Amino acid sequence: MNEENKTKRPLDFIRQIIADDLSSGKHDTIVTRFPPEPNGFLHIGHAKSICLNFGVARENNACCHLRFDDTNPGKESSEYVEAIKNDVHWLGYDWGEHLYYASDYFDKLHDFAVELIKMGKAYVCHLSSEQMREYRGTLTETGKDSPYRNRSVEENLELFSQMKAGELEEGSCALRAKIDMNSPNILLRDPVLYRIMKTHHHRTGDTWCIYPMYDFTHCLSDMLEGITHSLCTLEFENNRPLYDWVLDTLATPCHPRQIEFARLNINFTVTSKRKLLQLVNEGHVSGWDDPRMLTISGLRRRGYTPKSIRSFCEGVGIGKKESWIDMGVLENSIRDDLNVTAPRVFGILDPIKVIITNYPENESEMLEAQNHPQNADMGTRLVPFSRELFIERSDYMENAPKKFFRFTEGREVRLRYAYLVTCNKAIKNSEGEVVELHCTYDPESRGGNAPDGRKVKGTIHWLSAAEAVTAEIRLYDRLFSVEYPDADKEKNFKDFLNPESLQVLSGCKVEPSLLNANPDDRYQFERQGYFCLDSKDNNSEKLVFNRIVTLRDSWAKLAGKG
RNA sequence: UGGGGGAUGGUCUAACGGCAAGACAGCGGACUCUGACUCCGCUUAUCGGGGUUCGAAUCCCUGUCCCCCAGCCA
Repeated sequence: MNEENKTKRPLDFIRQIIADDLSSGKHDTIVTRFPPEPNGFLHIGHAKSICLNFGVARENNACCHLRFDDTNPGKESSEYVEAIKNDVHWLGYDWGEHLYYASDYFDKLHDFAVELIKMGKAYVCHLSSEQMREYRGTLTETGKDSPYRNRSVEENLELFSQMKAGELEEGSCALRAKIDMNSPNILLRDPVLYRIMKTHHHRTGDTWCIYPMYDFTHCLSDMLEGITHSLCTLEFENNRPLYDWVLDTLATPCHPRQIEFARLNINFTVTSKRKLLQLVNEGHVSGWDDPRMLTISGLRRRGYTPKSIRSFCEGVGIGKKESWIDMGVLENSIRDDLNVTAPRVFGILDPIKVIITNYPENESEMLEAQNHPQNADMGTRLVPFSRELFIERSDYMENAPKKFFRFTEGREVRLRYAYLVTCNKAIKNSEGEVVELHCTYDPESRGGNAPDGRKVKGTIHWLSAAEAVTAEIRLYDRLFSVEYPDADKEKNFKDFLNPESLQVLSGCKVEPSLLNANPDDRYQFERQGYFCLDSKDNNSEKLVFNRIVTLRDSWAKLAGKG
């Protein structure tokens, strides 16, 4: 499913609700928002939410706000803010003028809290967090009222202002909503609204020493911005009654509707900021943008295109059932994109020398190759051919089965766009390792076609040894070796890291034209996969390529069956 | 054991009381100067049990299983 023909797809349940709200006249226009906490980098799961919120807005000619939910200063930083903005833009979305921060609303939020106190709907509680837990009850037992629950409005006002003034110690007390300690929904058992945190905030500095909690902040921020549909993940379903309670109790002029959808899960990886942070901090990966990480920045560095991520998110759909998407579906989305856009070149991961014994020494010629076999508009290029070549080591096999359409002694193979070549002899070193292939070519087959029309099944890529350029190529595999790394209650997810997730190949050979590659270029190395320059480690001294994804390989599948 | 959600092929998604459809995966085949791409074919599903109905994935009852909630995190 690509972005162009999405009109065929039925509306998901959220888009349906929005369409209904528009047609019923409940709303003239809609407003959505993407509300990340700046405490880490965005990952593929966030991409789903971004595509939903910004996508729905775009489809309805409406706005989607970017709002940083920065109410817990100890964990947040402006470094994350910048990374997140960059990632959202890169994905292809624009919030225009609508960049907000929950911290923009601290004054208003404070005033709302005061209002709640005046209504007798909030109180300052001096229970310690341990005591509060005890008073809260359990899943099966109701809670009991805090002894501070019935303080007078005046006393609460005074205490809250002392909290705000920094006159009270962290943890000594908190502002709580007065709802219902007997509610079967634990979130409604007098939830904390404000806590004391004498922590520097990346935007408000030391202005505040009390910070509002998520449940108090989020609904009011949505309301202040005139959000119509507040889309979030399933685990917030229990929070919805609280979201509604705050807005209802304060009788706000508008009341956004919170709708929950299932978060994205992908197998063989983890999508949790907390866990990704651990991988980064403990050095299991090189950083948030390690190409093995399914962070937006990791995917970008790996070579994924924004379009492929968007079409992936579109393909997984929006529902309420928790689901696990196969990693292969993500890989497919980038293959689909690059298959039509990436120019083809030759690159050899594990080179082995080939001598064309009947080709004149000290001579070479230029042969024409297509940049894209299905798209002539992408033009052609000239590649040098000579007596000494490199081919892929895996394109030779000593005792090859009949179905192996590549080199083995006595077998003829086509060098793509060049000549038909027969392998005569494999030269081995003292360890018995093949170091060189001696072959002869058919001079009549220039370009790759036999004048007598004989069929040659195998076609392989090659490079002229003298002109080939040396490069480092990094091959990536899934970061975890099990399908559900955090499913095991006994073991830590890090126990399942795949030790072979990164393979660095040096001495690889690529076409000289790749010396002019740009950081944003993506290529198909024919018969190998899609590759791009590594945005961090590539430099004028050393060519460094990342393998974005392999090509499908039905031979590997066949061979694997043995 | 309280409350809130969820259950359709191996995996996702659709069908809105009227032929269970599509994608990915898998299998088989065609094509091929990439064992790629493309194309064709095939296998595989309504959680169980009742009920309403001419007709139920859909409505009702009931059971089972899975997820979320007991942070001064979001």
